[in-house]
Amino acid sequence: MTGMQNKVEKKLKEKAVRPTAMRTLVLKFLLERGSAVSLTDLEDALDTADKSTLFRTLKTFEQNDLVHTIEDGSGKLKYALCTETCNSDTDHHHFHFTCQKCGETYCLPKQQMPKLDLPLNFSVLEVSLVLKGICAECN
Amino acid sequence: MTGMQNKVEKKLKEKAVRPTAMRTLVLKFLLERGSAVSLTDLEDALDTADKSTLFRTLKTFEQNDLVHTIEDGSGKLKYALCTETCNSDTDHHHFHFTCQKCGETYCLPKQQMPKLDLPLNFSVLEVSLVLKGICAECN
DNA sequence: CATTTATTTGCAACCCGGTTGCGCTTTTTG
DNA sequence: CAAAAAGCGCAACCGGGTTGCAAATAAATG
Repeated sequence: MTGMQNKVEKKLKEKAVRPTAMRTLVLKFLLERGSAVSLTDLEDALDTADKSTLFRTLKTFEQNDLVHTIEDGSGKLKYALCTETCNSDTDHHHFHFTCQKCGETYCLPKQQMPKLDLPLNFSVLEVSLVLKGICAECN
Repeated sequence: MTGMQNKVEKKLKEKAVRPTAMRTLVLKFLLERGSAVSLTDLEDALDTADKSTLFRTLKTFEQNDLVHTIEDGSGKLKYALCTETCNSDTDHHHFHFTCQKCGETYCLPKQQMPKLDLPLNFSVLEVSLVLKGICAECN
């Protein structure tokens, strides 16, 4: 019963997600990891759990705004924790960074969406911005 | 031997792609369509052609800067013609718009990339921006 | 408590977009 | 014209994602 455990279970209850053993495990992994994870990442890390269970766990987290999804061009959908500095759950602006060397994907801190030229009568509801380059670790 | 045919074959030769019947067909379709197409779109439209052939045709086009790829979140990779107003082939800024109603994906005209806050020691080599909303047609 | 009911999990199978090996056909080259 | 190269179609495969179903676990009810 570590502090980590408590933090994890508190976070789950906060979002009205029943804290099963599986979910605690997955959320703990997400917290420790700090970057976005794919379903495959989870499968590899938590090899006791079944793929479908992990899949449904992530879906549950997503529905309850614990995580949001990112398409970073890797071909795998990634999931990242929603934090205070990430505005993905509130408005619909998604800013992410993918390192082309290590493959890690990070949420970028909340920031103003720059204005863009758009054809007439196009209306924007959502913005997804992925920066690709080299992260601090790999630089 | 229409004007269209000539235009298509000229475009192919311009990029040093041998103008086979198949490639002419595909390029013609891309030109007429005006928006980005997926492999499945092509399969449906040109049902005489085999999937693998279409796939390899698109790859060839991509390698020779006739088209560029877009991940618009539809789960299918899309291909769009490189034009003068699209800067995807020259620099590495990709601006696209996906209509959430009709599913069409369009290249947005070349424009200045806005400055963004980035963590220390992160360097950006490529930018991919996808706006999602409703297009003029659907509005 | 004991039992009914709902939720969660694991397994297997499936779907679909993308990709490859290979043999046949067509085109290019010498 | 023959040899070599390029293009094409078919079938099969791969991997990420998804679903149906039955067993296990947890919650609710009498």
